[in-house]
Amino acid sequence: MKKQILKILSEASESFGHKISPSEITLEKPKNPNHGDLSSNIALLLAGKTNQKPLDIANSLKDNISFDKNFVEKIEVAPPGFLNFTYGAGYRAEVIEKILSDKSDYGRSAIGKSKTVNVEFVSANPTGPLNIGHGRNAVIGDCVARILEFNGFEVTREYYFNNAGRQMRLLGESVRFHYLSKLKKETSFPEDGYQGEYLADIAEQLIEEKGDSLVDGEDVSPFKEIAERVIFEDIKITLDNIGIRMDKYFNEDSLYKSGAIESVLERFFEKDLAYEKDGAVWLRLTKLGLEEDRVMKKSSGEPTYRLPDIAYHEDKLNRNYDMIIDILGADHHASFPDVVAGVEALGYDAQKISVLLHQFVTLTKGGKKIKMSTRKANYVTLDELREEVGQDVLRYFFLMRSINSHLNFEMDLAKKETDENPVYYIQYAHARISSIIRLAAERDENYDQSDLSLLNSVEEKALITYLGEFPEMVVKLHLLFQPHLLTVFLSELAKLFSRFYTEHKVVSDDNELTASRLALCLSTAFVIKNGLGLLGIKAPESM
RNA sequence: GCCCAUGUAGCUCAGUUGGAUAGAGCGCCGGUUUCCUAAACCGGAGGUCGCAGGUUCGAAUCCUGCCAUGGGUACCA
Repeated sequence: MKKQILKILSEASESFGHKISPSEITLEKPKNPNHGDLSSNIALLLAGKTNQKPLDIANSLKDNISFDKNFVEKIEVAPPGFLNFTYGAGYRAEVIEKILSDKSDYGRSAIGKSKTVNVEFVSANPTGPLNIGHGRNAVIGDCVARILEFNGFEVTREYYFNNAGRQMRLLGESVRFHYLSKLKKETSFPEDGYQGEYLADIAEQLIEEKGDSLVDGEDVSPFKEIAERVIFEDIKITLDNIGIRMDKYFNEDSLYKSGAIESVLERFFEKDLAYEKDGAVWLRLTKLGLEEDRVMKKSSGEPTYRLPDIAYHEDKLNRNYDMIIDILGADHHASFPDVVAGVEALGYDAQKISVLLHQFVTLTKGGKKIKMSTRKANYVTLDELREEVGQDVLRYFFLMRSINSHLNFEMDLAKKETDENPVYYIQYAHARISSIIRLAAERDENYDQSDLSLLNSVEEKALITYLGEFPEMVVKLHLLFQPHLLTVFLSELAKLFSRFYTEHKVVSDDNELTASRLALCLSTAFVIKNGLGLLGIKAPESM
């Protein structure tokens, strides 16, 4: 419908000597319902080019275009020169018919057909349980993946981790500390070691498995290995509990084993992009347009994150994805330009890589911030949070704000099991529809005859028009990667349905009207369910 | 110092990438139920869109400068 109007407007603009292409014209839903269903600024654009009054141009355009009255009921001109279109009953009937025939596929697009995407998210090293910051990352990543799948892309969900290096060694040493102190041996807590009770539990488990056989060993590996194993199992369970399954876990270590790291280093030397200084190996980023050179390999011989990150992204690029998406917290914002520059220098198209940065999360209770620190013991884990509010609320709350904004997770609101909680408000609308449909099924009436033009009240028109906007929303989501737009869309949809429900009785003695309203209810349920599905949230049949 | 994000109602936040009278939820005040789930609906009060300039028919939105907050600016990841 929108496309048709744009095309006709564009053609009509030619008579003013300036053809305006459909992509230049804005045709959007006006805020004020008195301004119709769609509003265009084309006359204002033409006025700028032709020196004619926008109102005159608008009037002239209005007289020169025509539409099927059943689809565009009326066209109005409003100062300073807007053209306002109002949908007809035929358009609305089409929306409902489309939803009822597409069902769970309503809104699906084929934009990504036969294209592949890799979405990398979470990627926390196995040094401890996932915290709420990882939670936001995880839920955003999964939601982006779902959005892409709904747009036809084939998606790989990938988790990148590092089980070598300083942090893991510290973790092992911290476990060893607990192990030794539980066995009453003399020991001291390592500097910068990891706190947290889970490490004591791991030490306990190690004693059960191996007794005191590790007391005299110099090697920290056994401690590291068990810690990694136990923590990783725990992480996978945590993710599973919030509806997230990874397709691939990529171990940084494999890049060393395959020689990929060495190969990257060699090529940088060949291109004169690497050099040695102070015993370390530097990447000549200044030659790549960045401000400072950075260390790739420390004087100790250990690489910094840059080298494996570049090798890792090269690996992903070599896997021939059409798109590569990294979901990262704001604290990583300084690191990815190095990686992108490095990969580009190796001859790859870095345009394929998009980095979605999200801001931090604060947890508030009774209006007060709960302070958190990963290394210290006083943090709330993702698991604990989920146990308290449930999977659906957790996911919704992590998604309800723009990824560019700090997220304030309000525990008090999240724990409310009433309609004040936006998640329940939306789910309730769905449950209520299910209930209506059950009632209709119980009555032994024949609801086959439906005349959708009977749905002509203010509430019904608004609801149907909104349902018709869902496919556009889905496409927009995959372009903007802003899941919160969908949470806003769904709560508005639930609101429109509730208004309709309050004003109109669905199941009545009038069989034809009942049939039409049931069709509307069913359509609404499909859109809510499909939308919630993209967020990874259930659409219950009763509450 | 420099880089990124943010600053909109008492609180938490939207604002469709420049449009018409700036919105929602919570909180506050008032109203609605013989009826399919009241876990609902309606109305009201509440605003210098951080500040100051600029761009144009038109700015919360774009540009410049300043202020504030968070993050980054490692031979940590």
